[in-house]
Amino acid sequence: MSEEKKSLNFIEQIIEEDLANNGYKKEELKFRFPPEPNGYLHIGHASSINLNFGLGLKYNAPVNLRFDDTNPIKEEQEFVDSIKKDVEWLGFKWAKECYASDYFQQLYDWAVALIKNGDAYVDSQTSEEIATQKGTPTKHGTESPYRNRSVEENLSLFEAMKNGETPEGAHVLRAKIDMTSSNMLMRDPIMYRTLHTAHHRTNNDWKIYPMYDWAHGESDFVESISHSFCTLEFLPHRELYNWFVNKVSTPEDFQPKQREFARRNLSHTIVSKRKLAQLVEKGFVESWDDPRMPTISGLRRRGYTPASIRNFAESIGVGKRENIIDMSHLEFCAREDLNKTAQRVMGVLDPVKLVITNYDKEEEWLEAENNPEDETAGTRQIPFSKEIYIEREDFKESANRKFFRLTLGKEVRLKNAYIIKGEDVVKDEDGNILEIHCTYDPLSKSGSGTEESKRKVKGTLHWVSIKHALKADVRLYDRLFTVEAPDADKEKDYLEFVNPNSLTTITGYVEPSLQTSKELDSFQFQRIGYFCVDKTSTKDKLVFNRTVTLKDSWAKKNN
RNA sequence: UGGCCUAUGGUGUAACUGGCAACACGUCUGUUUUUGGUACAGAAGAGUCUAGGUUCGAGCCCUAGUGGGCCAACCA
Repeated sequence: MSEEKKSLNFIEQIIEEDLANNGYKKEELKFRFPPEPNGYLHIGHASSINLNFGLGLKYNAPVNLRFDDTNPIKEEQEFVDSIKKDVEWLGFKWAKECYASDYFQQLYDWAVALIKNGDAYVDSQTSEEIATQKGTPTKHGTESPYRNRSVEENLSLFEAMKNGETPEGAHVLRAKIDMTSSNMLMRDPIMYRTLHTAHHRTNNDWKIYPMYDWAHGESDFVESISHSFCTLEFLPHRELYNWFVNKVSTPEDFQPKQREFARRNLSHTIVSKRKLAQLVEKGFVESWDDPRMPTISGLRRRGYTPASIRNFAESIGVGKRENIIDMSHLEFCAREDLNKTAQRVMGVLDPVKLVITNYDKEEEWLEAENNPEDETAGTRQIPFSKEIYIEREDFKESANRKFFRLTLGKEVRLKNAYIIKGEDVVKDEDGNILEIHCTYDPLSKSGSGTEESKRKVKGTLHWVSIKHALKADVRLYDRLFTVEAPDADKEKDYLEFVNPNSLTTITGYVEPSLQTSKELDSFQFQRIGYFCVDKTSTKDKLVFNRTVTLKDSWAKKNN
């Protein structure tokens, strides 16, 4: 085995550099994945999860799962639960389950210290006044008239805020930094606001809640996180992050370090919690775990496997530039994994009846391979009889030799069964095909080893015995949006690009072995695609979701 | 009227300063095949946003320009 030299991404390079030249010890490495519990995780988060937990695996370092729960208005326990489920399902283990709310008291104590040092003050203006004074990116801000209140006054006001003695919106605690900074976040950012709202974990203990910037870096500091990775839009926050950490630590303390990477965008969909929530609320999809959603739960229900999502995240890497990853790459990852693991079965989605006129037996059971890619997968028995369904598009009365399927007068193989020959076709008065009549070669049985069975025929069709077949609801999914970047249009709202045909439900016929299939089982319907058993599926009413079609170079060439 | 980030085939990432810019997806050929799948073999496709500069030598460094992105929530 030659040692494959894999190049490092820029995040790994930062860590290697810290290890080699900045005095970091390997044992000091520690990461975290910090979701806000205000929605479901999506494919973009999968990248971040893979990055942080992947780093943990690579450096054998702990990774905390930390909920950034500083805004009680938006956050709920339901989301905490779904996030934990999704991270676990993806196959990762966190070292500690943490909450920013665990540090509310510590944060409060530090805030009091900042006030005492003259680094923070209570502002009693309206949010509009504060916003106006903040200036714009191109214009300096101006100082608040409350900026130089005495320490005593600040302390008593802050105490009153904490005790809920002041109304919401009356006061905020601000850091005293620099209203002329070119970085707007440094223009006396708000550290606390008054909110008389119950929190999903601290209930009514607190009447004031810390803002993101004040809570995040300090949480990293408390947990001794070495590297705090976030997306690029937080880059300007870095200066504030460092300012706050410096205020509560000494130079000897181990300081967490924030670095930023570009969030990943997927073509033909959106990765924004707010917009995904709208799709649910406005009924464009049924739920957060609708198989069309790019949420982890949606992808799971669609049939994506943890490995396929991890491979996807790993293969697209991390970078710092704007990007739109093509959906075909995600689909490739699904096929790649499912090809090795999904059991092959036969199902007919658009049936046409085929009668084998010279077949006299009542029925017979044939052996079928479960997965040619996996020798340990074994075989199963499938029923065959005189009347079967085949795919409507697999028959043409006559066609050129490019058509490898059934035509009149030509032979074709029925997968795992016999070679048949098209003889006749029965139509209604409108010319629609009602039945196809064929004859079969009794000596051509698959696997029998006879000369006849080894005969070369131009095509192989999948089929299902009519009297044994199970009816099933099959949901065919297409891209959720008709354009590559639905939220990139400055004129049009992304909702205008929702694909009206993203879901088609049909009734298909599948082989009886599927009777015992369970939720989340994945199958390859041979020659069609990968399908996953939906959570609504029952023994009496099977429901399958199409994960992705098989690659089809013939169909592609023909359209 | 500012600050910061960014710019490599269609897409996403690589490239120790110096052999004709690599890998994956996608596209196209062909071989095998009881899945027009898989596997295998191969091809096309960028000369690294532009202009200068440093250097014997630059995709990598510097400067300017241009394009894209981010920053004015008591959101994260």
